[in-house]
Amino acid sequence: MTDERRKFKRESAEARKEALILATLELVAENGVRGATVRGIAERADVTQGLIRHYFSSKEELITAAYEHHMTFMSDQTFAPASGVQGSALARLTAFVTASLTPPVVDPRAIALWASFLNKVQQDPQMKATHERTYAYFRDQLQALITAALEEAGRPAPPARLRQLAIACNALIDGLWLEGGALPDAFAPGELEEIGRQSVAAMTGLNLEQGAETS
Amino acid sequence: MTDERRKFKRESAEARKEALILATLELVAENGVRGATVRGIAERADVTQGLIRHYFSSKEELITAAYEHHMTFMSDQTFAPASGVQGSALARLTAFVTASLTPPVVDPRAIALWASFLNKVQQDPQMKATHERTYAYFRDQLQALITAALEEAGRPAPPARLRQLAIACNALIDGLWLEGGALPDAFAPGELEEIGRQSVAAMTGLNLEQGAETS
DNA sequence: CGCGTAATTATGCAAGCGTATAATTTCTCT
DNA sequence: AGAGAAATTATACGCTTGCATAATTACGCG
Repeated sequence: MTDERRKFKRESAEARKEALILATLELVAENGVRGATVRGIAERADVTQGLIRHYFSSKEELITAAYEHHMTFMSDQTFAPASGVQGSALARLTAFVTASLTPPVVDPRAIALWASFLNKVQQDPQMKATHERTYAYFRDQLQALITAALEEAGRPAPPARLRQLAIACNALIDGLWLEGGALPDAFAPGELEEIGRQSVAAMTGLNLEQGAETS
Repeated sequence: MTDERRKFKRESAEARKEALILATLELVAENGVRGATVRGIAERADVTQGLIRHYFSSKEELITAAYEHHMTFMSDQTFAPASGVQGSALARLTAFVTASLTPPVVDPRAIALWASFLNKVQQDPQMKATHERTYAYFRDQLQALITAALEEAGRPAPPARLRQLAIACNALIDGLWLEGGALPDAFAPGELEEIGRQSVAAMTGLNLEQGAETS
């Protein structure tokens, strides 16, 4: 009954990679990119560190894969609800704002990941490209929704004005997202979304109402 | 002409501490807290690493001091312009919004520092206290300015409404601050402040105009 | 059922980390 | 000018890190 060699079970490459990526995201959120050590990740994923090198040629590659995974998840969670709405452009805009300010998009862990990755995103070209693509997509979608909703209301606006509105609404959503994630207990349930809808309404002159969902 | 012992000049404790803190902030902004190594900081401050231990009992203490220094700087830069305005509450609110969206408050390095420190801020009680104090002060000042400006305009609002307005305006400023710092070339000079003033105006119903400064 | 292959573990290495402490230099004071 | 004290440098230690490679185990396939 002394120290025996560790038992293990074989898993598919996809399952192992995903487990390693999820463990990586946990540790990056907790301790930053440099604090997420290969040994720590292996322990969290319940394997030994050597296995990481078997699936990822370096820690750098694992970090990049984890970032990509996270950004895809965030993007999906943000856009899925609005794309399910069949009604007016206004309803789609409302759903978009609401989804951006509701869990799991609003989440302390998402904020921590955003902050932890920022340095690396600005230095690594591949991560920078992923970031800018996701960000531009978000803002373009928002601007398109605002444009459509204004036209729908019979109040079209010139491109310069639409650009400013999109920047402002984007900033508002980002700021509320940040506050909600950083201080989860500072807001009552639904308060964040309500403030978001009211503020976007005030800035655009549109009337965003809740619960305009259609399946 | 071989390796001689390094020449040096004595400096005052305050000067050395400040130099070490500034070097620390540089490296933290570039590489994160864990990436800011004692050796790297010493090199950046043009001293040897042993000197750091002479002024700070640990790296932890140096990091904390650097964070405190940075937060004080940011707070000063944000509040100084508005406190110099003698005119109406509306003018002070305008100056406050403008200062929050102008360099050196809006700065890529400030964003990087904010992100780099976030993890440690959430774990270290002392840094957490510093952060929450600064943040609460910012939001309280903003809410007070909005309240005063609304009363001044003969349009007082109930506390719940004032709270929502402060949260929304705070989020907008945070978001614009983030975008301006993360994408410095995406905005024309003065554009960020203009969007900020217009959006706060739309949300509050007040008319924020530029250039209402009084010395 | 046993054999081969690939998944997984185990071990080791060189570099960098924060910290501790001894050796030396600079400056002030008389 | 010279001595004492403090600032600064130099060196070393133990630990952790990412990465490499050898040793073993699990499992599909004949």
